[in-house]
Amino acid sequence: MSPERRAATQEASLELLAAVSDPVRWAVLDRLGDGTRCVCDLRALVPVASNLLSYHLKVLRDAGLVTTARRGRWVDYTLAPDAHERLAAALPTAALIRRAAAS
Amino acid sequence: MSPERRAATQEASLELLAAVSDPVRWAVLDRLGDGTRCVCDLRALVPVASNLLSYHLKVLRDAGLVTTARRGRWVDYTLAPDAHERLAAALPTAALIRRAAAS
DNA sequence: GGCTCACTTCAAACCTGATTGATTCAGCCA
DNA sequence: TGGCTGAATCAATCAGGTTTGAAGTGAGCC
Repeated sequence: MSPERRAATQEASLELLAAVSDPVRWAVLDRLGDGTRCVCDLRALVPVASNLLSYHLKVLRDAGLVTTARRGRWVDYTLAPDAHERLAAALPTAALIRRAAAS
Repeated sequence: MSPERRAATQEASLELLAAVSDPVRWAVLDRLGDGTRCVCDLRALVPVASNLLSYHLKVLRDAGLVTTARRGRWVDYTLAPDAHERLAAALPTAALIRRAAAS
């Protein structure tokens, strides 16, 4: 792998991993694994100030790990379909697994 | 899942994820995927001050993601055999995958 | 022994990201 | 329209992990 490509892979991976290595965001993703939730529900499941929750939801949105849909005055958050796949691929040990699978 | 068990899972997971969501440590693990390396080699592959590298290696040691062996005046670092498995299980989306596999 | 090399540990400075409080926006209902 | 609620944004503060420079350890060489 070229140094440039390795660096690009690393940068993208770290962005994803940074998104999930926070207690609030980890909990949100964990809960979204059970299905779509509106912010009001998440607020009950993840007990933090709502503005703080909103901040972390934005980080997850920016990382492409969740999608949103407005429903009246509420906003529903859903886990992105490829969230786990992308996260697993972002692990620094992922290349090792790919090589093992190929052989 | 009980709230207590969920919290315990989260804490252990975050410890692991925090260990890999750092540029230096990500790069080290990535390189160790190619095989065992002494610190001197890692220093060439991951261009940071040696005391800083040593600090990050200690974090990886404490997380149980790497093992060490002294060879004369050198110290060899090796990726732990279960590193990828443990990291993948630490992702907040891992429970989702386990449920999907069970069905 | 004294010396160098490879690596580690320590304490302090630094800096990015999390948190807070206030404000703003968007939709609903009277 | 005005008031209310759910949600997002903004600027400022705070905290914890990263980084730095210096000192320390342990193994080999002369």
